Amino acid sequence: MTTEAETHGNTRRAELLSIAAGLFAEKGFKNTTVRDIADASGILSGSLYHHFDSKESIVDEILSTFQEELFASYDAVLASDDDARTKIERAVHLSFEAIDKHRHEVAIFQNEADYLGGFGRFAYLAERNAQSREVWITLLDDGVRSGVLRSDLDIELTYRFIRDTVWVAVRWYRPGRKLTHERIADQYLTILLDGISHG
Amino acid sequence: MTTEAETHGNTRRAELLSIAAGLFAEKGFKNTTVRDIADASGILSGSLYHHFDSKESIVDEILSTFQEELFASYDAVLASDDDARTKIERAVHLSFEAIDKHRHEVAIFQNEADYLGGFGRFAYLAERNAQSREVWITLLDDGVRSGVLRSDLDIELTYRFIRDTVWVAVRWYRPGRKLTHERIADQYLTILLDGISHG
DNA sequence: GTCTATATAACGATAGAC
DNA sequence: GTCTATCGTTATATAGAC
Repeated sequence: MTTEAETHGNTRRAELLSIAAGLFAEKGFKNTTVRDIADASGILSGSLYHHFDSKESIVDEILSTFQEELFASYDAVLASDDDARTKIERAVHLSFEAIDKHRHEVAIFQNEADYLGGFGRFAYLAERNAQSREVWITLLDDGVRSGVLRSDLDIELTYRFIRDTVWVAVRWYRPGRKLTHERIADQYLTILLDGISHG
Repeated sequence: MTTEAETHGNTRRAELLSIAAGLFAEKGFKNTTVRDIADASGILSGSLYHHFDSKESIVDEILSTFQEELFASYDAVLASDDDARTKIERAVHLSFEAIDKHRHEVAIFQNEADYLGGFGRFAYLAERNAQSREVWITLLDDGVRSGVLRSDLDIELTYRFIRDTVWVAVRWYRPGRKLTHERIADQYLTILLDGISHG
């Protein structure tokens, strides 16, 4: 059961996290001060510490919450009985959908994971990275084995290209423009699967 | 004419710039303190200001020098009389070669251009970005017009995918390992031109 | 060209009143 | 839950001796 007070506290907390996420994504973790976050929230910097232990705790909560949701949806794709090609298409679409729905979180992970990973409390970021690699290697191996993908592929290199291209789109994608995330995913899959060459 | 004193001063200056570039690339511009740079150089932080005006001047010199060299080599490709496909292949190889020869500079540009671009003195970064876009759009347009590339391509989107995938490799590429930059470029061109799909 | 010493500002975080 | 007030630390940068 959830009391009204808890609900209200949670929405306020979520609001602060969302404001902080926008700033972290736009200016970077180190470039965003707790005063920046407080200003954007309409309160003073000291008041933030009623809600969070530290600046690190804020970005920690942003990233861990997002990662949990993201990998749950990857698991759903892996567990399905779709064929190899459909699974790859679903995984790609799922990633661009994450960029659309959670672009701040994706941007923070892309930009700050290396730096934050140096701190013990963010060790789960490296684990999630390894988990993501396993998902894609599985999908690509299945693709080659079932004859959907070319057998001369360097699987490891292909995985890196897919991972990089899919996530780096967060740098330029903005929701609400002409180019929807579904169309970007489709165009990307066309290039990835069939190439840009004629014939 | 260059005197010996100037030569010596320039090598020392180049040495400091190289040390700073490594730190900026590894830890980020904001996360690297002038004390970090001084420590790594075996001098004290105050002594750095004998060589450079400010921390910003250091990263400025790193980036502008690199950009000048990079775009000179792009121009050479554009000016050549190779066919469209060869030019695209040369441009891709050239980028992976830049990652190999100047990975710190590439990494700094990839990670910090957005943030630094906010300062007036780094306005040239946005100009170089536009220049890079023109190079690739020209190459892709020529490719479609000459029948080398598929005519149903979204040129703008294709350009972004190529740009992102080519440069983001700086995140994982390390020189001196089994995978050479030439082989990475070849594998990447195979995927880009022909796709990963079988048939 | 580097050192000693320090100015000056910004930062993350805390304590207690309201 | 926010404010006032401030502590302790760290950051960029400067001035002058050597």
